[in-house]
Amino acid sequence: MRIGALGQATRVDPETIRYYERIGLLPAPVRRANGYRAYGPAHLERLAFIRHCRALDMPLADVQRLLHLLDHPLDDCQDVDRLIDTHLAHVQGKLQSLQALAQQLEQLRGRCHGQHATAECGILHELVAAAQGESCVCHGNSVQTSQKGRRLRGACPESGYEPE
Amino acid sequence: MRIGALGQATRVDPETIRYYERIGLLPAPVRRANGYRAYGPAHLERLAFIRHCRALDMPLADVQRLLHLLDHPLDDCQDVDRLIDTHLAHVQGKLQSLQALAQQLEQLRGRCHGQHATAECGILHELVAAAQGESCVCHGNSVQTSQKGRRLRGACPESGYEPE
DNA sequence: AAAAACCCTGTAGCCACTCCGGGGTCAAGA
DNA sequence: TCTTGACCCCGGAGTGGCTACAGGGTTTTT
Repeated sequence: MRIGALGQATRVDPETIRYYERIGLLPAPVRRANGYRAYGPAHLERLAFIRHCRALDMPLADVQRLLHLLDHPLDDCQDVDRLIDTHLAHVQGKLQSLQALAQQLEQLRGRCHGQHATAECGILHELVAAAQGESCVCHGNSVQTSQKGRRLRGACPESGYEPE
Repeated sequence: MRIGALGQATRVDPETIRYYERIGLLPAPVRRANGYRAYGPAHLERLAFIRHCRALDMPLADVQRLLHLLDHPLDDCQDVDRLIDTHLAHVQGKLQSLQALAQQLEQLRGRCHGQHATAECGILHELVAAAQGESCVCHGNSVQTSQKGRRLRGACPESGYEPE
């Protein structure tokens, strides 16, 4: 099968398939007389495996290692366990921070409803205040600037960007 | 203040500060006689704002837009609302898929405990089976390969990568 | 026969940094 | 005075995982 057919079967863009070949993830197939790549079922399976791992958000380096382990069935399986463990920990960490983030954003969103000028926008006010280190949940180790004001400078020329 | 002091105050790498200047996010400060950048409090505030937005995982393009709105306090605040809404939806979507992902990985992790050869590893078996489209939760629209076998080819030379 | 769809290679772009090389500047210590 | 080390400058390249060209050739369909 040609690259387009393989792409359709696995729902992978041919550009991506060539990319996988370039970085050594998918073995280079034989070529036909016209230079076209000719794939067999083994490529199809390997590519499907890669995409499944990617659907699990594994970095390609990890996929590479798993493929290597698949190719060497006598190796110790502990490597697989460790890899999955590490990846899982990574995902769980990301999940937690994303949950906190969503909460933050929802809170922020609640600050503004109506239509008015940005000068009165609760969201912008909150963002500026939080950046200036006042009582921000997500920003525990906060930055203390020299100003107590609630507005960023820059809007009026005389309060601009002069050195200290 | 010089770039190092600004970096310490905001916990931002000087390289990142220069990068923000290069892409037009932070105004270029005046220079001292020796060419060093000289920052004022306005830069400090603006940079803190940027970092707070980044801590909320906003793309720099969004931060740019918020800064623009801050600089134009009479603009309509609906733009801010829309921006936050869009970002929140994005984060919530990512959160959901990450939750599904963590569940998948936990399930996967449960497949293998002991130490044995990778040929018998439940995780690898599951990954290969799932890639081949058999009863995988995360992979609804699955790929059907031509083979029923549970192992990827490639380990033995005679079952390798021939074209179809 | 012409048009559309496919294939090839190589290169550049995306995001948000991060690192590197090769240099200049400046203050403190030996 | 010399040296060390910390800081600063700039431009360019690298990261991951693609995606999008540009500029050609081939195959299939109309």
